[in-house]
Amino acid sequence: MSSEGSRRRDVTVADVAKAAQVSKAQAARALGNYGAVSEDVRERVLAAAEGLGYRPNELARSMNTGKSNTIGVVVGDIENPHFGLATRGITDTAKKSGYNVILINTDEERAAEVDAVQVLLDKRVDGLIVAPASSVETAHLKEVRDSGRPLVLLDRAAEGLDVETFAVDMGTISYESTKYLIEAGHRRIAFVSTVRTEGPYVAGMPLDSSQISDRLEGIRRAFEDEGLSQPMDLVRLNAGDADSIMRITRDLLKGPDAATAIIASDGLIALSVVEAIQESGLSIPSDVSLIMYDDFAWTRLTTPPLTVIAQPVYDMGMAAATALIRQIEGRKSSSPAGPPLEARLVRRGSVGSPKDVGVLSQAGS
Amino acid sequence: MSSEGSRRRDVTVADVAKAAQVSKAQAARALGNYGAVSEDVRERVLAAAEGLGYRPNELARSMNTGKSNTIGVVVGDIENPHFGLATRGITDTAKKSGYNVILINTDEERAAEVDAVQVLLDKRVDGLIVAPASSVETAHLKEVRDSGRPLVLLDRAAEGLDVETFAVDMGTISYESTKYLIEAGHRRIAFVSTVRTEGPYVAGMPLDSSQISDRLEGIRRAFEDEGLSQPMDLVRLNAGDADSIMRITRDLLKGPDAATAIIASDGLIALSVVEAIQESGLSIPSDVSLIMYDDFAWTRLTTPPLTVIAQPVYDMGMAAATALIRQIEGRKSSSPAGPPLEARLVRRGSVGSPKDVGVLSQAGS
DNA sequence: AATCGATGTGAGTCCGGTCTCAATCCTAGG
DNA sequence: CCTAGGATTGAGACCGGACTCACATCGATT
Repeated sequence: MSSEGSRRRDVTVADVAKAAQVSKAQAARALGNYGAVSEDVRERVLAAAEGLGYRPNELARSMNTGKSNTIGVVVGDIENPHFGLATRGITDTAKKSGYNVILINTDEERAAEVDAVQVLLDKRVDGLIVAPASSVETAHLKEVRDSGRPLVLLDRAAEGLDVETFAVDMGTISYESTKYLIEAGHRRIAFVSTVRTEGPYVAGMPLDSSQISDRLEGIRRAFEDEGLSQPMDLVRLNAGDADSIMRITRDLLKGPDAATAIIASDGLIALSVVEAIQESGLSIPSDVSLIMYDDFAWTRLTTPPLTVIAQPVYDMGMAAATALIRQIEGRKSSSPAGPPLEARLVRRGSVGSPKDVGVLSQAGS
Repeated sequence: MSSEGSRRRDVTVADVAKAAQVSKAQAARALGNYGAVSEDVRERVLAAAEGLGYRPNELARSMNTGKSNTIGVVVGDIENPHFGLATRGITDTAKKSGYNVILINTDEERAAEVDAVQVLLDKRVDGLIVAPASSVETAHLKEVRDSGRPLVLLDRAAEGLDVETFAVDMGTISYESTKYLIEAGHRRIAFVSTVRTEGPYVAGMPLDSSQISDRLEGIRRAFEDEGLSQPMDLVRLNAGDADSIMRITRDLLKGPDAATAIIASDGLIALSVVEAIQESGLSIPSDVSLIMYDDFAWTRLTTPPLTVIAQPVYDMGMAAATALIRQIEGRKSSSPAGPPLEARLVRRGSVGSPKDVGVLSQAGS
C-alpha cells in the first residue's frame, strides 16, 4: 500500500552509499557520525538514508565495537513485586545511560540460573546483574567474574565471591524487628521462608541464601541479648506454594506451644500466612502478631494494616545498575558510596502483645 | 589463580581450529554441528574447544543467520503486577522454545514506546510483543508490521492494525459487572482510570486505550439495557499517581449525589481508592461498593475481600508468546485457536446494596 | 611558489561466525 | 586395476557495520 514494498533484506550502509554516490566508508562515517565528513556528503548520505529508510544493524555494530549496550538481568521471579520493582529500578537506570535489558527468570532454580548466565555471556551482554538463587554454589558466577565481564549482585551475596553486592543489611533489621517483638512480650516467634534445605532447620546450618542466614542470625542475637534463646522449632523453611505455607501456618498456630508472632520472609509468604490466620478464625494482632518483609502497598489495606520491613527495593535496583554501568564504562573506583540502602521497620498494626503476656508478667513480678 | 588467565579477547572458532589442527571451516562445522565432519575431527575439535573454554559468539552467529533468538517485549510498567505476571507468561513460553526476552518499559509514554520499538528493531529481535500505550497513534507499530517483523499485541488492540491481539473482551465483562452493580441497586456508579485525555470525559469521545473505551461502552450498554443512563459525571479519567487517585475518590464520595459504587480500572488504582475510602471513615460495602480489574492475591485479604474482575493474565502472555513464536517460525495459519482468554467476575465481599436503596425502592413502589 | 597541517575520501581489513564451492579421499562396483 | 559418487576438507566469500591507512585537497604560511 504505502510505497516501496520493503520485503526481505534491509537497507545497509552500502545501499545508502550507492544511493548517495559516495564510498561505503564515507556513508558509514556520516551515519555513525564519527571521523571527518564534508557537509555536502553528510547531507546527501543522510537524505539517502532517510529516503531508503535505513536503520543501523545493532548486531553488526556490536560485533566490532565489542559493546552491545545491553545488560543481562537474572532474577528469581519477576512475578514477585519485589523483583518487579527492583527490575524497574534497573531498567530505568539502564535506559538513562543508553542500555537495554535482557531479563531472564530462573524460578530460583540453580540450573536455570547457570544456563541464564551462560546465555547472556554468549550474547555478549556488557554486564550482568544477578540475584543469585544460591549464595553457596556460585561457580558459574565465578566464571563470569573470571571472564572479565562486569558483574554485580542484587539482593543476596555470594560466598567467597568478591563482587559488588546491593542488598540491605538483613542481620541488623532482623535483630531490630525481633527485639521489637520480644519487647512486646513475644517469646514464641516463628520465621517462615521459602529457602530449600535438606532436612529441618538446625541452628547455624548452612543455607542457600545469605539473606536468610543473616535474618536467622539476627533473630538469634536478639533472643540472646535478652538472655533467651530462639525457639528453633518455629523456624520453618521450605515453604513452597500457597498451600504449603498455609499448612505450615496452621501448624505453627496450633497446640499449647503455638507461635504468638510470625515473621514472613516475603510478601508472597505473608499473603498465605494471613489467609491461613483468617481462615483459622484467629485475628491479628490479638491472637497472632505478624511482620513481613517488603512494604507493598496492599499491606496498608488489610485489617489491621501490616507491620513490615521496608526495603529500598527500587533503589537497590538503581544502585546495582549504576554500579554495573560504572564498571562497564571504566573507572573502577571512584564513588563506591551511593545511599546506604537501609531497611526500616514500619510499625503499623499487626504487632501487639501476646494474649497471656499480662498474666505472665504479673506472675513474674 | 585458577589456570589460564583468560584476560581479553575470547576464544574463537579460529583458535579452536588451530588448536585442533583443522581448518576453521571444519572446526565451525563440528562446533555448530552441521555439515559433514569425521568422527576423528569432531572429537579433536570438541576437545580443543573444551580445553580452551570456547563459547560461541551469539552476536556473530545471529548476524549471518539473521536470527537472534530474542523477542522484544514492550510494556507500560513491569512494576505493575499485571504486567509482571504477563511477562512471566511470556518469558516462560519463550524460554521453552529457546528464545530470550529483551524487556523495555515505557511508563505508558508513547515517545518511549516509539523509541523502544525502534531499538528492538535495530537489535534485530525476531519478533515483538507490545502492549501499546495508545490504541490510536500506531504509526510505529504499522512500521514494524511493514518491516515484515512478526508482531503481536498484548492487552490492547491497535486501531486499523491487523495484528494478532491477545486481550480479553472488555466490553462483555464490563457489561456484566455493571449489570451486577445495577442489580444490587446502584445507579451512581463511578469509573476511575489512568487513561489520559485532553479534557473531561464526554460520551463516546475517542480514547487512547481500546480497553477503556470498551469498558465504558460496556457500562453504557448495561445502563441502557435497564432503561437508565450512565452517570457521565462519575467517569474519571487521568487518574495519575496515588495522590490524584485519592483526591478523585474523595471527590466522588462527597455531596448528595455521591457515587455508591466505584469500578477501579486496575489494581494500582484500587489500592488508592480503598485507602481514600478508609481514610474517609466510610466502609466497604455498606457505604461504597467496589469492583477492581485484575485479581491479585491481596484482594482476598482486605476487609472485606474485594470483588474483582479476574483476567487470565499469565495465559495472555503465554498465548501472545506462543503466537509470536509460531509466526517467527513459519506457518502463518494453523491453530489460531488457543484457550479463549475470558475475564470473569469474582464476587467476594466488596459489593453490597447502596444505603438508601431500600428507601428508594419503597418510595418507588 | 613551495611547504605544511588539517580535513576529506576511498579501498580494504576486521569482528566471529555461517556457508558455498571446488578439491581431495575413500570405497565399492565393474 | 580403474572409476564413479559420496564423505571430508580447506579456502574464501559474506553478514553489516567500524576503523586503519594511504592518498588527495586546500587554504594558510613564509
